Amino acid sequence: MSGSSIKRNPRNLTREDWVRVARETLVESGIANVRVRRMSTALGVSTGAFYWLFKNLGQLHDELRTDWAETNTKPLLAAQIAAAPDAIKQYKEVTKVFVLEEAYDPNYDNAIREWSRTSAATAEVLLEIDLKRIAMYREIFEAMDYSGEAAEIRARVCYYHQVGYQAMRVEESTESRLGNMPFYNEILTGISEGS
Amino acid sequence: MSGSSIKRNPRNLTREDWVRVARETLVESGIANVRVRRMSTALGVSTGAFYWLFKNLGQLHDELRTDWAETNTKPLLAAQIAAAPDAIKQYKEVTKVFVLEEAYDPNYDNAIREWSRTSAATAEVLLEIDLKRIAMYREIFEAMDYSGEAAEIRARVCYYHQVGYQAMRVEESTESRLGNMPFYNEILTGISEGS
DNA sequence: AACAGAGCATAACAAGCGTTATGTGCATAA
DNA sequence: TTATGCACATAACGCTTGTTATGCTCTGTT
Repeated sequence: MSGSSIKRNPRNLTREDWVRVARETLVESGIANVRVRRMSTALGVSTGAFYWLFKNLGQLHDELRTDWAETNTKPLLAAQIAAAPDAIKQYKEVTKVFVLEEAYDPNYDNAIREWSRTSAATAEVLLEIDLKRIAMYREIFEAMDYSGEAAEIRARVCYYHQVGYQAMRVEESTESRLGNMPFYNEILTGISEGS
Repeated sequence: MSGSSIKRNPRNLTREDWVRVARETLVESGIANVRVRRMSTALGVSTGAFYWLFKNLGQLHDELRTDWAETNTKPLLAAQIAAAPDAIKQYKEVTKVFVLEEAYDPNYDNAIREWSRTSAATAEVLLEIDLKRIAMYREIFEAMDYSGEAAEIRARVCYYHQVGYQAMRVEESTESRLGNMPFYNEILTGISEGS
């Protein structure tokens, strides 16, 4: 009969719930705004709930980095493998993953890259992933019969170009990007569409 | 005879002194770490000294944005004009300004781009400068006899590539970059060195 | 029915933030 | 010599931060 009111239904939040909210905030506002109280409010609980699952904020940061490393590169590598052994098709499919922004989130990348400036641990994870993606492009260009050195250069130009594009947050429709793809492809691959 | 000690030599700090320190902190640690107390300590004064010159922190932010807009694009446009009317030379000289990192500071750009995510005023200034630089590249490619549309695409590829490169903070010597320039140039301009 | 523990809520801590009000040393002008 | 004002210093305000200690409620087990 106390009936006074405070809702006491335990939410049974998981670590993944917190990582999800942390990721959303990271992508929207940067790591400086990934705060215990803000996430607690977003989840409708108190800060005590956070410390029930995490030792401290740094532990959540660790899991956030791991989440990015595990989720935001997989779709690229998957496209590469799925389109093998046709190198040109590989290039196009990987680019599509970048452009469509469905399985891959460019702003997740941007936020991690920004975070890496003030976090050595993040910088380490980012470097590893960057090298992995460049290696992916290099394999593709080598399969196009570019020599090792030429393939490496083209791989870097491609990846730098992609990183720059998404860092700039260009406002452009998916249709426009897909329509322009052949022109960009011709420059970046050195192979014209018609051939 | 009091001789007790507190140094009371007025430093006569200028607004430029504060902007300089703010810039250094911005480039190294991001806008979130551009703080009144930290800058005061760095300059060896108290927070009161800051508010003697600035109405508030936002006013320093304004002058910081203006400083970037005025200083970090000028050397690029200057190189374009100085090398006219030889378009290929223009391209090379502008690229050199990007590569040598003397008059132009890529990390100043990076910090502004990062800041623009949480500051509409900064995003506005950044967009204007980005468009100005892309227009610069477009002029150069049009002078290479590329059609309007082709010049626009190449301008964007070039600029996105540069933004991506500097966003990644690649560890590479200036010699190495200059040595690789011909290979990058061939891809980005579509014109081979030997010709 | 009684108890234990999971899953939180509450409240407080020190530290750091931007900002303001007020005090003070020093050079200059009268 | 006295007085004015520039260029700060000092100290405090209210606020937010990560973190901890403690209290509470509900669920499941015995």
